[in-house]
Amino acid sequence: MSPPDTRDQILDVAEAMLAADGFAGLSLRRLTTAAGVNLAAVNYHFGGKEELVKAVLARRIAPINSERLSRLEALEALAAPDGDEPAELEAILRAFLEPPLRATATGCDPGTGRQVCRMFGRILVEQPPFLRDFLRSQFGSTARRFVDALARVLPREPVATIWWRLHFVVGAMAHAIQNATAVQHMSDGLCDPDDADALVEELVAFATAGFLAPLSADLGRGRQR
Amino acid sequence: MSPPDTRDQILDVAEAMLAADGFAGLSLRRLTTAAGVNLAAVNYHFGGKEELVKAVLARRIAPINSERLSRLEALEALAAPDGDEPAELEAILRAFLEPPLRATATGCDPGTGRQVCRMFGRILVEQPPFLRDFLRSQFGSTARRFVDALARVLPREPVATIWWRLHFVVGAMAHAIQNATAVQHMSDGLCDPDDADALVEELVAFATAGFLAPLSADLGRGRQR
DNA sequence: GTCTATATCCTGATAGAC
DNA sequence: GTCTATCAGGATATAGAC
Repeated sequence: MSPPDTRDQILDVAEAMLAADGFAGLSLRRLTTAAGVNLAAVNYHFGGKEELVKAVLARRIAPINSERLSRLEALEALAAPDGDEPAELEAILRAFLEPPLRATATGCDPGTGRQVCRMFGRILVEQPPFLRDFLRSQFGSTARRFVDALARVLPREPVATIWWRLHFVVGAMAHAIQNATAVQHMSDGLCDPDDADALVEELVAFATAGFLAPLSADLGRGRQR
Repeated sequence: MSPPDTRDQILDVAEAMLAADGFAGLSLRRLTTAAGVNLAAVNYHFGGKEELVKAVLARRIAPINSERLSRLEALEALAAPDGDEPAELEAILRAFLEPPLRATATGCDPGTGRQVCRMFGRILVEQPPFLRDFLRSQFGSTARRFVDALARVLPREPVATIWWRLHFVVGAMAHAIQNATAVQHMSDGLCDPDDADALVEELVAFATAGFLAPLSADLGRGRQR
């Protein structure tokens, strides 16, 4: 409605700087200078650096998680009791991965979407201590919801294995976003870090197959797949 | 040979602090105080904070990579031309993952090994800009060597896919090490972050299956596996 | 080689005028 | 709400005595 006020201006620039430099590299001086606002404005509007970062994150996490959950609910409403398990597994993982990888739910343009991606990559891997409880409160219930759905499709897997594997997927996603240029460099340009479609497909395929791995207890006794 | 001199003392304490707080959280003041050495000693022995960190990393990376490569060479010497592909794939991934996850090659006790793990988790996910070239020079040739081996076992996969998947595996490994307590918490204690054996097995199984995923080009045209 | 003392800079936060 | 000016503290790095 209103033109970008000081508060939104701070949030936007903070998001860009978090994406580029992470929390440790975010300086309120650089931030306020780049945003064209006064240094004291951050403390006035947010109360401090940590609260500012929480506000930046909360603005993006909420729509991503609600899109994840609405996709998951749509899947579960359609799923036949004897449906194709690998296909449903893939759909669940896609519901989990696509919203953050595309940041489509945030309603921002593609450029901003990539920036939101990189910000989450930084934050997820840095995990500053003061954000631990915040991140758990923001992601915990969604993660639990997806673990339940995955456990339903993979009834033979121990729940601990489901948790580990979802954790692996999150790590793969965060690392792929965060260090995309490293892949590009090491692969001599074969991997294009700006091709979000390719990354989504590669990651969904990898994650789906990973979740279908034989039970660890069966390792060494031959594979059944 | 000689008792731990100032230089080694600094390296040991720096390693512990990097594992706990990452590069941004490493203060030379805290470091030298805890190590019982003078603040100026860091600059005298290493030339600065960044060079100190490189020395800490290089001390551990070299043995890990040489163990990775010697395991890989042993595998390739034994591999039959028509060997069991999934089994060999798993062995290659195990050669890649076990040395850093156990830090066995460093010849240190288990406690130190876990610390080395956590340090690499931090550094791999933080990737401070000044370390980019250093990390590439340390890990690049080993990664290329493993990509070659993986491409031989998976001749139908595009090389770009191999690179993406190895990248996913590194991300999963780093995130699992770094945020192990988060898994433990969210899974209500089902996942034990201190059980290195369990983590290795979970990760190797997941990675092996992920690498065996159908070609992304075949997705949507039904699965062949 | 090791130490003290300090230089130089940057950080987040705040007091108080407007 | 927004500004200036400043505080108090931490950072790395270094000069120079021993």
